[in-house]
Amino acid sequence: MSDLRVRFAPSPTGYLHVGGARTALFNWLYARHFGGTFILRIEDTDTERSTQQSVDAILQGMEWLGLDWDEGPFYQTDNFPLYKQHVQKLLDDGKAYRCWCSQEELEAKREAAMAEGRKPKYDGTCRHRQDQPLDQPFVIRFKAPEEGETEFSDLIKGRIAFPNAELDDLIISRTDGTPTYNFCVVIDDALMRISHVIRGDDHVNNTPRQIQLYQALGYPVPIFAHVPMILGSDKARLSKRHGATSVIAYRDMGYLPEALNNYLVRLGWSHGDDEIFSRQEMIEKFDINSVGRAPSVFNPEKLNWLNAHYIKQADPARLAELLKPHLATHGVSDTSAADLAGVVATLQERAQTLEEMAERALFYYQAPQAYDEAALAKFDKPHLAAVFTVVAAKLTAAQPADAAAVDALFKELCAEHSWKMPQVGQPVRVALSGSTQAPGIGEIVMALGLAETIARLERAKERVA
RNA sequence: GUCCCCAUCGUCUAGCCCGGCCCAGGACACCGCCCUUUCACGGCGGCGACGCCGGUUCAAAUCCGGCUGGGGACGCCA
Repeated sequence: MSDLRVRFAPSPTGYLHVGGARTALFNWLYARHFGGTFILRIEDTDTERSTQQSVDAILQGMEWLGLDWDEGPFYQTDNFPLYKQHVQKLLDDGKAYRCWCSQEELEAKREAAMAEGRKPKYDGTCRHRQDQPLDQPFVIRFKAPEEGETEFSDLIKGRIAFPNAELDDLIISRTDGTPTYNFCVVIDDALMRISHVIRGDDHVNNTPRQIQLYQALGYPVPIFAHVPMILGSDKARLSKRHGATSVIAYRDMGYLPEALNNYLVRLGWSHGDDEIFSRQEMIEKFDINSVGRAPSVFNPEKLNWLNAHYIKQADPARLAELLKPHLATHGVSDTSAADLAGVVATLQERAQTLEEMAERALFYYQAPQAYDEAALAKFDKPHLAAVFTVVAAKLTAAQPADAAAVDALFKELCAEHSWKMPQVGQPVRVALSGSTQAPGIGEIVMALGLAETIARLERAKERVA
């Protein structure tokens, strides 16, 4: 195993969304590609908003996508003593100071600065304060360098530099003594010996502050790679109003994990003109240098296409298991009437999601209550009755063993009665499924079984009589 | 407002680093045709982009500058 160590560090304040999932995937792929270590760390220092429920949801999402971690999950709340030691160290070294400015004061100063067109940064009031009223509430700020610039070479974006004058003295410890995000990440990444920090674009601005912290603490600075954001169709940051953003929601809508992974890996990353990647191919081909610098728009249509592709490829037995909950929501909990894997096989080329497949599979388990009257109206009643009678008789006599045999029977019977295929195909299809949109008749007959097929033909015959 | 980042078909993208092979390739979506017992699958074809303006060069999607547009950050959130 190499020294390469990466991490995915979500905050448990909600579900695992597709943006986070992609970040996790890129980290995972990078680690697997180089034989490194993938670490999962829960950033729960915001004790107000963090919930166990969110932790569970995130873990569930990761597991569903198959993003297994080598170490963790670690919780930052378990490291509070560690952070305190480091805060103290900075205080002792004169690299941090206590600040008694109230939130209201700061808020007012920010607004004033914005109004005047200045950057709303902390003005350093307490930086040189002499009295230390320790009985009054205070926060601890990092004493950031005021001149020069902080730069780094981003694996995706190249060189990025910030004038230090743009950065202010950030709070590293709150009034209640808990450490803040920017401080914790640095301590954790340093102590966990994270070599590459692959994270969302929205952290670019935090990077120079974190670099200054690494330097102040005497820790080596990791290599950064900032992945551009995922946007919604209106080019605004992807959010709920663009549709589902939760990974688990996609599972529940009937998407396969391999489809979501494949979609996500191609969002912002490419390998020539390749579109389909197996898990193994992703690992082999993934390369951080090929990640684009521009943000990308989430396109559900393409996800549908990939999902349809993987549904076609999937093992019917596996799909059958995954389909059950979807059938259940449509009132079908007993699937013993027709072989479910067989049913699935007839629908694999016709469904983009498992939910859609379930809807299309319903007729196998619920004999049609109504028929497509418009389709039936194209034929006169004697013809329909004749077709149903002849087909039922033929099926009974021949006992076909597979779909091809059934189809052969139909050709035979057309010849015998000088009917055109559509004249018998459509009525039978409607009799069996209720609709004209259905799998091939041979496939339906085999999945339904001869007895049920004939029963449905009889029922249809009574209806048209 | 300030700072940071970004800019090829509607969307995801190849090409850009190492200018000419690009009057720009692939994929999704859309349209048409074919296949066909329906619906699909599949096959074939079509529509469709280098944001704008300058510069460098024999030659620019590719290099440089400006503009415009978009995104992000500016929290005792992460």
